[in-house]
Amino acid sequence: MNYQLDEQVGFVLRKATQRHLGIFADNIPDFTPTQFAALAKLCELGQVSQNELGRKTAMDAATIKGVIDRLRKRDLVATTRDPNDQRRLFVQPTKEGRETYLNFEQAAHNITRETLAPLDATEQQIFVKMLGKLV
Amino acid sequence: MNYQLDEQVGFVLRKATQRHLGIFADNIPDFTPTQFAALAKLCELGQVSQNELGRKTAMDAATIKGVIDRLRKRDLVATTRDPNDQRRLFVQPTKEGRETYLNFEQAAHNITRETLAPLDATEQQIFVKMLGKLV
DNA sequence: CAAAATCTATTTGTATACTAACGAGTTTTC
DNA sequence: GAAAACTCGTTAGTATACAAATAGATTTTG
Repeated sequence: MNYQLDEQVGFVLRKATQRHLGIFADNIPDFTPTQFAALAKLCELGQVSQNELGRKTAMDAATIKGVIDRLRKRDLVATTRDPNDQRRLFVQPTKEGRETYLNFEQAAHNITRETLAPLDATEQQIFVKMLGKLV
Repeated sequence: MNYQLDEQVGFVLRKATQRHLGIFADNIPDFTPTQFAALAKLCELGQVSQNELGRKTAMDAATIKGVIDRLRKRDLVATTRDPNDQRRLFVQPTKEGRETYLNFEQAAHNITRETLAPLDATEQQIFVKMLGKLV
């Protein structure tokens, strides 16, 4: 059998994520990765319902709710009811939200670069491609 | 600039982890990955202090404490004071803990296999090797 | 059209994870 | 040998994540 924890994908995946989270926090201390993902996606889309934003950022309904709550508390996003569907809550970035996002866009690129830095250019391409298959 | 969330390593990494967590839950519903990691490492080492176990399983002191608390509540691990160092808390697997671990060892292997299934044998080797570099 | 099914957001509960601060015990250093 | 530095475990606080349950609103179906 010989189960070696340190060789299991899940374990290494978790450690790689931890390292990435550290790099993220160093480059963008103002946001968590999920918060930044939500804001970035929102700036890209302009206006979406809360749940749909969750789907596009890989967060379930309960998670995206908390994230939007925190971003709204900082006036980076605003919410309005969909007049055509009383269930839906539209979310939009505020002017401040858009500005803040743009201020960190370069830093976000650096995070990706730094995370992949241990691999050379060719390896990076292969790795990201393979990782994409595991989703 | 053109920041595409879906192309950032961190985001894909998170989605890959989510998929893996789902596979884990399907195969071993009795444990979370961290709980199983702690139990597995403990069965491998026999006896270690709580904090050292945390280091070997990539959990900080606060996290490993909660994990050990939950495993102890289920009588899968036991703790004793180190007589030579009053600060240290030794942790050992109980008989039941060892048995439970062995019962799931095969399932744990299956989790790794299933997680990597989208890649062929050669790709799997390369991927795990590259992932290891990102830690 | 009415019942069933679906979708929306919310709430509650559990489990990571990290930071920061703490008290108590142990080593190191001068 | 006393002060400084470090280590150990704990606690409190914040932020993901997911499951399950709920309440309303909307769509689909028979």
